[in-house]
Amino acid sequence: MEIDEIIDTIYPLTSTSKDLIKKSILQTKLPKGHTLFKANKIETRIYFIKKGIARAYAYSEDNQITFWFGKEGDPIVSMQNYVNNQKGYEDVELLEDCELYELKTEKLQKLFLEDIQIANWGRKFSELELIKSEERLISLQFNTATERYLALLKNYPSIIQRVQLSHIASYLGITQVSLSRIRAKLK
Amino acid sequence: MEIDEIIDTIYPLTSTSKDLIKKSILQTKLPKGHTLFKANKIETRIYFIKKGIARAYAYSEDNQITFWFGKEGDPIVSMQNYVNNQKGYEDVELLEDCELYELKTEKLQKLFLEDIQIANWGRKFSELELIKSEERLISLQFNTATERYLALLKNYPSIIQRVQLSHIASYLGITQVSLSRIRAKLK
DNA sequence: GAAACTATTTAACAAATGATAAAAAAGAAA
DNA sequence: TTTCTTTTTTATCATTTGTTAAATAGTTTC
Repeated sequence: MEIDEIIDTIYPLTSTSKDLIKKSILQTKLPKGHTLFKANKIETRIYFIKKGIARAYAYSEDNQITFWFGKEGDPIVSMQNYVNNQKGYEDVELLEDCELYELKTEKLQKLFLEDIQIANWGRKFSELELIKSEERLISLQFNTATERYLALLKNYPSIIQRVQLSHIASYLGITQVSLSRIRAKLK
Repeated sequence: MEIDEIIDTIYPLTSTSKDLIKKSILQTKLPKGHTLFKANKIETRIYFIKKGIARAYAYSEDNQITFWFGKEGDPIVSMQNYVNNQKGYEDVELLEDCELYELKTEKLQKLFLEDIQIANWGRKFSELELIKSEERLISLQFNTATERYLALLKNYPSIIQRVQLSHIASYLGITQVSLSRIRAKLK
């Protein structure tokens, strides 16, 4: 997905303001398996996915638990870093070869203070992420594992081809064995 | 909690900008049991809690599931209404007699477009809510019901005096019977 | 204080999920 | 293809949680 579409989908900007953002954006290609963010590190960048797919995970005891997937058009942000300039608790790993748009947080923060349109773009960005987060929260709290699995398939059918089931299981809040049982029952 | 402190804790404003917000704010007192927001309705206001406590809940089949508590200093916002001008899925009910600061969403939206400081205040507001939402999500996905219960007690000890256990149970994602068992084991 | 109502706990059984190990299937590499 | 490695499924048993119903505790009302 092209950067113009990504920016405008969040909040449409005049070309002057959009150019101010775009001037700060670089493009990079990174291979499958690359770790984009490390837990307990200050991250100074955010990304948007042009092509590819990624996951964020953290450790609980010894095992990784995936709590976020990102695909074309999605932002990759460590929120603790972005909002509070604090170390995050998550690793972000690329699950395919990726093309990314890269943006220094510091530059964006500066633009927020200089350009009211960009400030409102940043506001909308967080509002939309907040809606997504609340939806996930409700789905975890209200629905059974089977319902969450079916909803994921419905919202994002191709995830099953692109991401291995162990990651999907932990994203759903269950073990891989349990997901396997759910899938067997649905047949 | 006073409105100046609530506003400044989110993002400190010059008095000029703060006054612009405060000019749009009314104070109301509403009794325990009052329903502030109704599901499937367009809500045109947001609130901040000066005094009291509230919960947001939605229905799953026939039973209410509480997914949010707010206390002194917290905002009361139906996010679907606030962000997308769409009907929300939640009722918000006051659990004590409350004193609230009331603000028309429309007026705030206007200020966002006119005052860059307020736009950044609104940005920060959503960022902070997003951090809270992500923390809850992680706690639901990573921790056991017992751990979530203990964490809630630690973060907010007095909740146990102010809110009945059936609401706390559904907030934790379990039944009241299950919470009762957890409490019995902890003794 | 007694009665009525609401909230919380306890009990018994069913269903779902976790943990561990082993088998089967799928994919990658030689 | 054949071998090796990784991923997914299946099986078994323990633990947790859900469901329903009844008992207890706590509040409110008269």
